[in-house]
Amino acid sequence: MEHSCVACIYKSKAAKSLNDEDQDLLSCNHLLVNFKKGDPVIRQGHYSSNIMYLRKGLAKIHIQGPYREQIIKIVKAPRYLGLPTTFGDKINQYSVTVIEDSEVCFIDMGIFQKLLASNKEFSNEIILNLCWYELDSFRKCALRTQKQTRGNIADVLLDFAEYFYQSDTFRIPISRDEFGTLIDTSRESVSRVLTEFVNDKIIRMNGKEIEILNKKSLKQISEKG
Amino acid sequence: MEHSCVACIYKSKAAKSLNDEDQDLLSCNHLLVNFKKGDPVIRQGHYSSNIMYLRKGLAKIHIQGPYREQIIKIVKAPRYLGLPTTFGDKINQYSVTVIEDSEVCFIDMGIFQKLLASNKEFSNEIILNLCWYELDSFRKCALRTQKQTRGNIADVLLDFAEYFYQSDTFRIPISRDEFGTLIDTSRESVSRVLTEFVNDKIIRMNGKEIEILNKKSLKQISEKG
DNA sequence: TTACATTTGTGATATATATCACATTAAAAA
DNA sequence: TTTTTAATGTGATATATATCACAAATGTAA
Repeated sequence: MEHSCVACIYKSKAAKSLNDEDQDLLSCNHLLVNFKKGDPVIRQGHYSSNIMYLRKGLAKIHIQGPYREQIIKIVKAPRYLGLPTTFGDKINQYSVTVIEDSEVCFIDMGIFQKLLASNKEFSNEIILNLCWYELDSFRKCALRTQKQTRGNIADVLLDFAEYFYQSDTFRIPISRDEFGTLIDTSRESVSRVLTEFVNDKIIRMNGKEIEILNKKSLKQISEKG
Repeated sequence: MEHSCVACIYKSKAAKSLNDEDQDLLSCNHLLVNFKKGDPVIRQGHYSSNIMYLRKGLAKIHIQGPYREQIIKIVKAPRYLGLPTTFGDKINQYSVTVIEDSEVCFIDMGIFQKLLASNKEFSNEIILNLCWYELDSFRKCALRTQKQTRGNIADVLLDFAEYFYQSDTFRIPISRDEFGTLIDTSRESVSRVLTEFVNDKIIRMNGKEIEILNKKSLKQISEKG
């Protein structure tokens, strides 16, 4: 399914910096694909020669650890996927799986590099993105390991409410088990803390449906523990 | 102290891709500074308008967490420092401190961006570096949290021996306390595990001096725990 | 050298949370 | 629908490791 980049409403900031001619080049060399919740976009260990652009939806970045699969982070559109992998090594070093119905553009790697080489603003924007990603990794790494489970769970809930869904009512797009691997804890502990939050009237919960009732408390828990 | 980049033996792969003219431009716009062990190169919260290039030595990247200062990782020359910070935000988002006498080139940010804009190979090399850094973060994040203390300590020792010093005899450049913040454990636990390794004849130890006696065991511990 | 501060080692104890076990519920398949 | 499979909740127990306390050693300044 070919698609005009010039007219795309989900265009990345990097793509906006391209002139119409280069955007047409991009249009002719990319493929827009619809993914259903649970579909893998990038598979660790597989070969890849594309840059992916998550233009709509939500995805998890996960990696095979020594014992279990671990979710590194959850990311939302708009965002490029697979930059580290495709540049450094054609073999994917991690997996990306969509956790909500999503739309992904597959961009030919050769074209992408051509655009990088011929367009300062584009390449500058991509570098900027990579820098943000690394900073984000640093912070996540430091925060997660210093907080205990309650604090980390509060963090994730706040992330969903304020960043991913921008609403105090939302449906958690991952299972308790995945929730656990995201914050390095067991699914049982996630359950226990969530019911604890319900008892403390901090959230209302019905399965995966969450409503945040007391954001102030949640923020306190996020900061203090 | 100005310095010729053309003749520099510590030149980065990115800098090597520049023609002599651009390398001279770099020569005229950078400052080579000697740092003593313990000296800060980048300070979290401070303003910065330079890209740093660690051309010789060893440094720790650390960040202020909610409770304590945490070492994200230890890096060795040759390596650029401060890319994420200086591009994304002029305020440093993390600290870098030299843990051995080191040499650092301070490169003017404007010049650096000019080189990025005018030189495909240079910018490609920098992008490649950023990609590696992020992959490294992903892996560290997954490995550290899934292993327990013995495994993480084995990992760090192996890192020193095989990557940083390339010798089975070396002097740990950080205190037990720092060692703890690097692998998210307490200084006491580091002490305990290290003496355990001595008792098991896996290492010989005299204060910060380490000799690895049984690398095979160490690798087993690294993998299994 | 002595005096003082910092780092390190090690035992005892407390505690957060992993793990196990099983019941319950929800989702998917037949 | 019924049957099967997967996800979730919750109590009991085990355990790795944090924390506390203090001694010993090492480094640093006077």
